[in-house]
Amino acid sequence: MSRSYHHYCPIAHALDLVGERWSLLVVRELLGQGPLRYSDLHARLEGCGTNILAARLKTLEAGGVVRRRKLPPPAAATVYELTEYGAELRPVLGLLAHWGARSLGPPAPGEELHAGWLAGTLRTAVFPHASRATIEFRIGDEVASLVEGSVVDGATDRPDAVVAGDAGAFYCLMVDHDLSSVEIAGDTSAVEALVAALPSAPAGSPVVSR
Amino acid sequence: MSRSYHHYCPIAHALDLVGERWSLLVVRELLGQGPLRYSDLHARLEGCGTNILAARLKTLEAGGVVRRRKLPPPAAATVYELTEYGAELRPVLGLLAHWGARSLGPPAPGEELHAGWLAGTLRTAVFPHASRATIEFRIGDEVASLVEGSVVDGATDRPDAVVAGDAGAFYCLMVDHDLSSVEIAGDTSAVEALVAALPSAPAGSPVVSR
DNA sequence: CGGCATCCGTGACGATACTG
DNA sequence: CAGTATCGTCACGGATGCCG
Repeated sequence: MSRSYHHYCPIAHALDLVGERWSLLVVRELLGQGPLRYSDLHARLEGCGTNILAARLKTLEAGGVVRRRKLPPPAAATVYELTEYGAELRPVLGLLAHWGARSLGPPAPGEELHAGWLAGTLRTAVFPHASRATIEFRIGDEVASLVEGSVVDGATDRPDAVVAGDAGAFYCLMVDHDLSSVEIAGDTSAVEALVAALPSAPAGSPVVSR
Repeated sequence: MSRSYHHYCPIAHALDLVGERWSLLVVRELLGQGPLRYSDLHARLEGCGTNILAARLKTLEAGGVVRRRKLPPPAAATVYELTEYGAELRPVLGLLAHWGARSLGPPAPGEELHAGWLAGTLRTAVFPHASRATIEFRIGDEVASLVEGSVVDGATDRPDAVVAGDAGAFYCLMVDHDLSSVEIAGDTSAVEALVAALPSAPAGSPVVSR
């Protein structure tokens, strides 16, 4: 509301909607995890105060990016989810992540890396139904699987391939398409196919700058 | 420097680099206009104080996004330009602009719209050599042309087509691929081809979220 | 307990003025 | 022209309290 750029420009307008601190990380969580309750969201956003999260959610809701929804009585709770418009930030975050990953550096210095990050990454990164293979990922102490184009937590039965390594190796795989730093058991070509379905260089042309 | 998210995540890292207020608008200007001097940059960023611009340029330089360069004696001046890494934000800004444009709304309420915006838009939006046609744009009081895949200021000789309209119509053209709100003289199919070369829906799959 | 609102210290931001 | 200095204000971040 308050601090808009007041430029008639799609980029400035987009930043008016999601350019505040934490906003895009909220979107990241909702993209990766689906609808989340306030507390879960807060728990996943290490370093974000409760008041700021509340403020961001209000701004995002006012901007049509996020929606509040009440779950039916059985487990009555209010959850936050992306609107259709908000969900279309996925390619934007995908490209931004791809860009950022290139200067992210070595595995994990001492930075936060919390539960569910692997599944979240896969959900945001892998385009739905990009691969029909069943691939299990064992990265650090996280386990998630890609089954028939969708992501599930934990291991899976009879995977075509199992990819194991640490977080750094995982990023080498996803960003550089470098299979050599992870260990692959089973059908290596299934992993190659999945990785090949990720854009190595940003393709396609953008649209409007101002 | 100061306020990093301290998450080991490509998105958080990217936002550490370019997530501060004004940063992405600086990149937008440098993408659209090429190397700029401090004053020109400041003039184009309406509402940005000189101190903030200086601070952002320092942060961006430290992050490897922007580079200072001294021009040779004849016109000795220091200019700011994007590094190769910074220039690769183009697809990100392209997608972000595409996303933002969808909720930008009607032409121009009373917001800023300054000199050079048309050429800047074209330079950022149109992928180099996406079109070999020569197309002249007359939008509001701005005139720019697309000549053999590159953008030049002002009119041009013997254009294949001339596109005229206001800013709102221009956005309808670029975002919705709606040719009906602008006036097109000459070879309409050349404009159609150009517009068709812009992604209507975000294509391709993103890469990594966390 | 989940879902915030309030209070408060710190630092980022924004406008203006000023200098090499 | 290219910034630095100063300063008021507001957003951020942490803690805590309140209410269903």
